[in-house]
Amino acid sequence: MATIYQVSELAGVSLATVSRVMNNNVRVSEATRNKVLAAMEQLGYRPNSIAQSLASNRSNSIGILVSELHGPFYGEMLTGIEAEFRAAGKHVIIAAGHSERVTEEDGIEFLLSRNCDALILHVEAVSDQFLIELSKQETPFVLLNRQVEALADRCISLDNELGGFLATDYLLSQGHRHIAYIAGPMWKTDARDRFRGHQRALAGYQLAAEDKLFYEGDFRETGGSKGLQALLASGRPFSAVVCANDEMASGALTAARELGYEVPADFSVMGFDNVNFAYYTYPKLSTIDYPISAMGHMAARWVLKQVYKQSSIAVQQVFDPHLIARDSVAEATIT
Amino acid sequence: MATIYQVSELAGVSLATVSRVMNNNVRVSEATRNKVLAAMEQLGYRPNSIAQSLASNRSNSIGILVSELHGPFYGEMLTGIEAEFRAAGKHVIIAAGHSERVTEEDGIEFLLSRNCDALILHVEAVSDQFLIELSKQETPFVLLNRQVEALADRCISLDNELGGFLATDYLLSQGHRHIAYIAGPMWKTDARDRFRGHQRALAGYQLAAEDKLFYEGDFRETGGSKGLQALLASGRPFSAVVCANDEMASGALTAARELGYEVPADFSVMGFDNVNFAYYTYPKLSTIDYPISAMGHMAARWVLKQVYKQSSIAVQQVFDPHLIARDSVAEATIT
DNA sequence: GCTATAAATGAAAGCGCTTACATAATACTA
DNA sequence: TAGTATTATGTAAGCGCTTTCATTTATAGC
Repeated sequence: MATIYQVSELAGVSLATVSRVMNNNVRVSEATRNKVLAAMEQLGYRPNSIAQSLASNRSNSIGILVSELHGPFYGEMLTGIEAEFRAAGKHVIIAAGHSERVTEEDGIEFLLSRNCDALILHVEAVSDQFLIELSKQETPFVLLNRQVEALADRCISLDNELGGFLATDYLLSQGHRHIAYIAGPMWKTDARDRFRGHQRALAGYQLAAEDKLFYEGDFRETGGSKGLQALLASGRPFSAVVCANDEMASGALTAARELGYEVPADFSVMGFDNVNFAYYTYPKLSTIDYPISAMGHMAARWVLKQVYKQSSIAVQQVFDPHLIARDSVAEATIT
Repeated sequence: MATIYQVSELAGVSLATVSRVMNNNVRVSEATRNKVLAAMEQLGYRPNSIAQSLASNRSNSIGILVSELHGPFYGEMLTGIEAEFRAAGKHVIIAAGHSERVTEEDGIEFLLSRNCDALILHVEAVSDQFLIELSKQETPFVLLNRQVEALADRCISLDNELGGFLATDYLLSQGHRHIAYIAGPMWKTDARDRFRGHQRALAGYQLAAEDKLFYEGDFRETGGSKGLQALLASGRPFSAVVCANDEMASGALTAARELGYEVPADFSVMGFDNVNFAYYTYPKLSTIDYPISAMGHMAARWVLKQVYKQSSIAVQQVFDPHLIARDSVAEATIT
């Protein structure tokens, strides 16, 4: 592989000049620039990004920590992030945190040791305190899908409370008054926020959430099916069930069918997230759209702006969910 | 950030010694090793991986090019790859090729310029010739899900022909004799291979594929729904349709429902890939399992073995698909 | 105890760039 | 046209490591 030195020799200029035309920031005369370009071309020169990084103290790489690499959710997110950085000539180093504290902390450490210029973190298990400590180190980071008061300026998040509200409010507007709720793990903020939105919507109709119509699931399919069974077993009648995410909603749909119920004739089901398969379920799932791809883009832009000083970029930090009405919700029949 | 130099000073040894304990390959006396370790600990030293790479001419990073980052398929693949490398302390740089020649070539160039030690390529649009040329450059690569004769030792692929055979053979064994086929884009090798398998299975029963029962789709949902409509419109009766992937199968399922048909009562549907949502469709899709996560692992291990010389690792290059029988296929009623 | 050998450590030269800083070339002013 | 301000280019000192080779120190053999 040709080095900058060979290029400089061929072009008959100094190392510095070659470097200058590469970074075309400083003025170089047209004549020499062309000579250098020609030499590069001729040698098939490709800059050594490692050497560039060492010398400039910039790795041009951004570390991404997501919970999982598979699953409908993270894929969308990564797509948004990669597209943005690729266009900017930066690259992305990816690690998975698996929603566990130790793995997440290790992942961050791993990314840090890779000299990333910045980190985009989608962490769930790590404590706020840990993140606050981390913010004191030199590597900047954005938090995706997490709200930490003290780090508000680096958070990009969805208004989960609003989403929760929208879901239940929609059901209420369709005449439902007995609404069951299958929550996510309540140690997760988003699970809690969504439930709060649910409560607020109920309150708007002078209603309150009932313990008997509440089940704490795990954000996974089985959580939804078990949840539905538990709800049904409680003996408390309901005409609709809102699930805190689409996986659980799908589980609920399957369980309903297996138990001989028909959705939405017997009861309605709402999901949350609008992941790709929500469209493949039967009936097609009514849900709340989570603009995760857009949020991924935005996280990348935050980095471009804050770290690479591309000041013209605008950054939006809080995103609003919105309702996607499909086939799993029907009007309540008179109770 | 502390450097190796400060560590060496604190420990009262030379740079070289510190470097040696870091790479703990050369003999260092217990006493000095402990002194150095203590000094590192005390300074919170973390090696600068960029400098290491420059000096050692190893970036410890592997470039991955996939068609998309989202979608059920690639996520699984990436998970397998990441897990393997993370455990080995290597990291992964990811780019998306979007199934287009130019983007794929750009992506490879991008990864190459990042000084990756090796590449894992899941490319579709790039020519065999391009890959053969690429193989002459110094950066080694594996091909995932692609079979190039001249590069056979670097290919990790699924026996698609066998998969195609399995799908149709299963239908035949269930008594179906009029089997329609919705293919992928026939310029893709896997689409062609799957179809060949279909033909071979038919031949086993003295049958042949009929033009009227063939539709070339695009591997996407709409391809499946349009395909089913076209097939139905052809007027040629069939009791089963095999789709070259699950997305199209799902599209076919939806179209069938919308047109008033019931699956599998009116006709059976087979998918291919066994992506996550195949489980969420209604009826649950019978399909062919594509062990993509295992193949991702294997690609990573190929790199570990060939590039990082971890000779103890065993590598499997061709994987066999197998049948997943769920609910979308029923026995043929007497015709 | 003295030499031959092996083991542990140090000195120093890069790896391929960036970037002050110094210098040379050119343009502008009066 | 000398004097100054600009602009273009070159020189060389790192960036933080690895690694070869030389040197020192310990170990063993007789």
